Amino acid sequence: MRLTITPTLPFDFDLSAKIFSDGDKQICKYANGKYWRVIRVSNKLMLCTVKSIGEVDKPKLLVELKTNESISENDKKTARQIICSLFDLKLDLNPFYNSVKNDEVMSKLTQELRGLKSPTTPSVFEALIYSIIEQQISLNVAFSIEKKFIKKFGESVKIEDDIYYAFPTPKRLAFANIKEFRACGLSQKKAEYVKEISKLVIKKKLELEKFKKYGEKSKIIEELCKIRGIGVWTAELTMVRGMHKLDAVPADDLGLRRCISHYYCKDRKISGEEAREIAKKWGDWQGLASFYLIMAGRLGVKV
DNA sequence: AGCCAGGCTCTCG
DNA sequence: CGAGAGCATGGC
Repeated sequence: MRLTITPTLPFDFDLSAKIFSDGDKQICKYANGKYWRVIRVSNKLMLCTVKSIGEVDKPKLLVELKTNESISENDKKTARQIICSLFDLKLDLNPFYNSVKNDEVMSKLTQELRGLKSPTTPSVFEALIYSIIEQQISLNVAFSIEKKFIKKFGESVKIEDDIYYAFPTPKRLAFANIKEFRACGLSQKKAEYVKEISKLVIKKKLELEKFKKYGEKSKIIEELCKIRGIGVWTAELTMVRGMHKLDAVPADDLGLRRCISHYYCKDRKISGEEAREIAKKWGDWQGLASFYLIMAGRLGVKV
């Protein structure tokens, strides 16, 4: 099953998918111009492969869906929406580019990284669980734990002799044993947080998708921070990663602070508060601007 | 070897 | 209350 999608221009698929370059091939990866992962469409697992058949100012994507089940017209429509959301394809970057014109650094970065959109997880839940796992520990450690975690709890699907894993459902995690989490390398505390949050989700005491519709970001942070295991850092990261909140800034984030410091403060170590102060000038685009900084840092873009 | 790493909670004083 | 210990594991 194939479909094509025409994103809002400009859009650079290669640049936007690059963040998945060092992903696991059984979970989510970008290599040789192809991005793939399992998505869940009305409870059917599908391997979804995306590649570009256009260019930055005339973007077009070719999507392939492979599944062992039948695909209805409605499934096709849902899959299209999920993929649009995954790469924020309908976002128009021009208002962002216009608004940072007076910021010499950011203006340079938007030229260098023209067409970069910030990828999003298919569900807020997924973004939240990732963020909890990543608390405090180095990214290398976090990735290794996440890999074990997904392969242990995620449902698998066999497509053409290869096995792929979907992100675990709240249900599976809510009924998991703390010991199972520990076996993946989660700390006792994080295991409890993940289990408790998953329980809240299946009991509908926590409706994460609803936060997407909230306009006020401070309200979202406040609500999320009431839950054990979630602090401001985790809430903000979840917002940019899982809710398309392009104005939220995980300013306390060590990696982001390093990037801000590199591009704006000559590598002098800065606090979360200082980072927040600098981020203010990106207005409603703080989250996207932060993503540009992170990617610029990774790609070694010079200003 | 030992210390730190994209935080957060819990426990002391 | 505010400060400080403790946590998981991989890398330096």
